[in-house]
Amino acid sequence: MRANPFGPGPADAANLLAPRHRSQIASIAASLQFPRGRFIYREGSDADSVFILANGVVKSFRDLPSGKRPVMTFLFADDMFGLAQNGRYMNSTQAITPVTLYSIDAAALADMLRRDAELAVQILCKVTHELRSALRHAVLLTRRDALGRVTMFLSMLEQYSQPGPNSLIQLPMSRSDAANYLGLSLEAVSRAMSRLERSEVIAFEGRRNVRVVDRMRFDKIATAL
Amino acid sequence: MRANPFGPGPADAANLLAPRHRSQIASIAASLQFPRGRFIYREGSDADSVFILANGVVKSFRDLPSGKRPVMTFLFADDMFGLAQNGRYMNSTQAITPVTLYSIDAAALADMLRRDAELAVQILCKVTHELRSALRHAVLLTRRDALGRVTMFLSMLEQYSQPGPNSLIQLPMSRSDAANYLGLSLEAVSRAMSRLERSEVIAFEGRRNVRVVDRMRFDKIATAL
DNA sequence: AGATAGCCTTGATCGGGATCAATACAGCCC
DNA sequence: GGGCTGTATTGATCCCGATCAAGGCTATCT
Repeated sequence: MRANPFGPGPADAANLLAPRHRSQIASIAASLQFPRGRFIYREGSDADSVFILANGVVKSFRDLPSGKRPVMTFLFADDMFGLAQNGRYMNSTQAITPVTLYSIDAAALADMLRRDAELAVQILCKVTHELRSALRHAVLLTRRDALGRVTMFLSMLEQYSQPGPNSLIQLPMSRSDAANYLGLSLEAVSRAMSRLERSEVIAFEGRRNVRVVDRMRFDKIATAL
Repeated sequence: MRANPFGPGPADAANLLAPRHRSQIASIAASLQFPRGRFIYREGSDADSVFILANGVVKSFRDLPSGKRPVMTFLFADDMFGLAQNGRYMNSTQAITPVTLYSIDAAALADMLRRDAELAVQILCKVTHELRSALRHAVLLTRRDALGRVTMFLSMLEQYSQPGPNSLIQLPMSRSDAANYLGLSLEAVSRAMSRLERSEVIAFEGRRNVRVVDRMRFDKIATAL
């Protein structure tokens, strides 16, 4: 194993469990299905489970008194979630596509971790992975221009699509969810995407699929910070 | 121990090591002193150490091509830092007051974690603590108004001051650092603070110390989101 | 197919923060 | 104390994104 705390890093490998740990966790996990739109848990409720996403996409968000719903993160296959504070979930999570996930009893997991250091280190890597993702999000939010934020966002989503030079980028979430993640109004998101399309940097294939047409300019905008 | 992954939550207790673990880590750690302004490590360099801050304040930030320096987080006593990706540090860290910290060899720590599950769980709690802090930061950044962001920031800093109803809030960082953390220009930060002072919500005692004068309105602004 | 509801796009206006610029203040060294 | 440097405040202008307000598109259900 690598010497480095905590875990590798390339967005993917960091996040996988060894087969042994996978089956170990499976022994205390239940596999569940959720339809699109269904809540997985709500902010403030008892945090008695931790989840690992098998497939589909989940959004994690907070409900503010003002009615705003900032999206903290989007979760993809193999992501772990269910972060608690004082035994309560810190945010709500909702399926934005049909999802399959493993529900793991929190107490049982805690026991298991205390007995199996290797497993604890694996989970440590997963949490570190989430932390990196949160930091990237913070960097994205320092950008002031809608165009830049949206392009960075697309670039991030591209990593979750099939690899390939100009493969299809899928946008599983609504414009409104994207806006709440990006700290923009949904109109601003829509406009930014329109501009990217009109200037022939990207091309839409339906509203939820994008292809990068001009990789040069795309990267330039995405990394111009 | 509590059943809940990963660790308690009240911003403080979550973050402390048991005495046994403390001395265990001390056995592979070196205590170092840094003067104000000194870099602890730089983004991109080999990540061969992990750090725990004994006292003082550290900022963690990225250096962007544009010259911007978004501050990812401020680190206080007992915080752990030195997050790596592919064996390189993801960001730079710099002392903003004189600091004492423990430098822990990454490889040795990794070994130790793999042999001691209890310790691994403790470290897991620490990383989870960092994750919560990053999420709070993201929530803060969704606010659009400078006044609200600055007030939330002050409220957050208050938790690191001596407890007490209206104790002194210390601002160890420059306006510019605060601005880079808040995603605002330093002028906007300055103006927001001036407004808070003029409207008698807070009172300055020097430029780096604030006292909350009108708790009601202060909390109202801080949580009005 | 037609109807309906939800999502998305486009347009017009307004305001708050970025930016440029100048001045004030604090800490520090001699 | 007197200069000097970096930091902080205050002022004026401009621009971009939020907001308000209509339409347009798509998907789903009957």
